Amino acid sequence: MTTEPAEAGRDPEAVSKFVEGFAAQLVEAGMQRMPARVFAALLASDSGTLTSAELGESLRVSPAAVSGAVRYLSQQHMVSREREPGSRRERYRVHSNQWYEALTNREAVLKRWESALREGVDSLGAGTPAGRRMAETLAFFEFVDGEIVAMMERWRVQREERFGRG
Amino acid sequence: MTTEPAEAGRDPEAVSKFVEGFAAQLVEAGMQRMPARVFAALLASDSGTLTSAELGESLRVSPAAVSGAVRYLSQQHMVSREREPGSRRERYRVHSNQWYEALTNREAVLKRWESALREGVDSLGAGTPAGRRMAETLAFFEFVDGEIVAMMERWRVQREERFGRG
DNA sequence: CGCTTCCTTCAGAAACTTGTGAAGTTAAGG
DNA sequence: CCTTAACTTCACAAGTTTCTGAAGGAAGCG
Repeated sequence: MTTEPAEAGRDPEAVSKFVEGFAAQLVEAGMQRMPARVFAALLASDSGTLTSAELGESLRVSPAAVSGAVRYLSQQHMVSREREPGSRRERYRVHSNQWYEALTNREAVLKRWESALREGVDSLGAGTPAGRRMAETLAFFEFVDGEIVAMMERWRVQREERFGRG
Repeated sequence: MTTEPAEAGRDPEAVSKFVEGFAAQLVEAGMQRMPARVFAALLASDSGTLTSAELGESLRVSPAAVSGAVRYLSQQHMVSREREPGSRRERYRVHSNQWYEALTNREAVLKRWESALREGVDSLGAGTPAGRRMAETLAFFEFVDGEIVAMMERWRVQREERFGRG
């Protein structure tokens, strides 16, 4: 029995197929390639954690690439980093329920759109046709902001019923 | 009185400042630069329509660039194209209320994610930890699908109260 | 306290994107 | 039916992005 790489006993081909396929979807939705692949690999791991070395090996990329991808993902709160006690190894973890909450936390993006639209309404004039169009768009985004919060609360209830506290 | 370019009487600097600023936000959210600029220009126009030539002139880009950007935007249902009767000119229009509905029609994106996740659950096994994590994520997206539909219905009601039938 | 392992940073090569000019296509109008 | 205006397509040049190898830095372990 050798030192198994945690994810032993699974068909590496099937895993890789999923990883690349899901990553491709994320890329199409606007995510950079390497963060997408790293994230998909974590999502597909049984433990939900992988070390830098494991990621580099299974994705066939340099430690530098892993480092950059992980920095991005943790800024987006899609993964967290933890140091294994008594080791130089770092583990990266996807919290199954937290990652998609991060997805809906595009709030910062919405806020910036809103602020740009507010400036537009002001500088073009609230009474002009263009100003009114922007004001309506702005109102929509403000509406969405609130709805998302409520939606996530409903989801948390439903999730607990169906999946338990995770 | 010359042939005014429809958008006369506005401070072109203020308009341009908004256009570039809003476009920059769209770019940061993942949209390509030129579609973002074209779209912002339409949003900032009083009539909500501009011709290819007007777009090229105000954004200082070639007809080719306008053509490409508009193709993308109409694929995304963010603008519609209409031919001026008895003219070779094409007009591009942003329907103020339809464009952000298109935004929420990222449904196609969600559906592809769901399908990739379903494959993941199947190929890794619904009983494995990774499979369960994917199943939960999948359930979340399915939940979101439904919520978005309901949310847009609530918005339409509220919109009519506040802005009329547009 | 120095060795070693692992991660990070950085400069640069390679690959991909983006926008242009030029040629091509479509359709109005004589 | 020919001319001409307007949009589109295409090949390529310029500009970005992305990943790598190499050098640098932090932290366990003897």
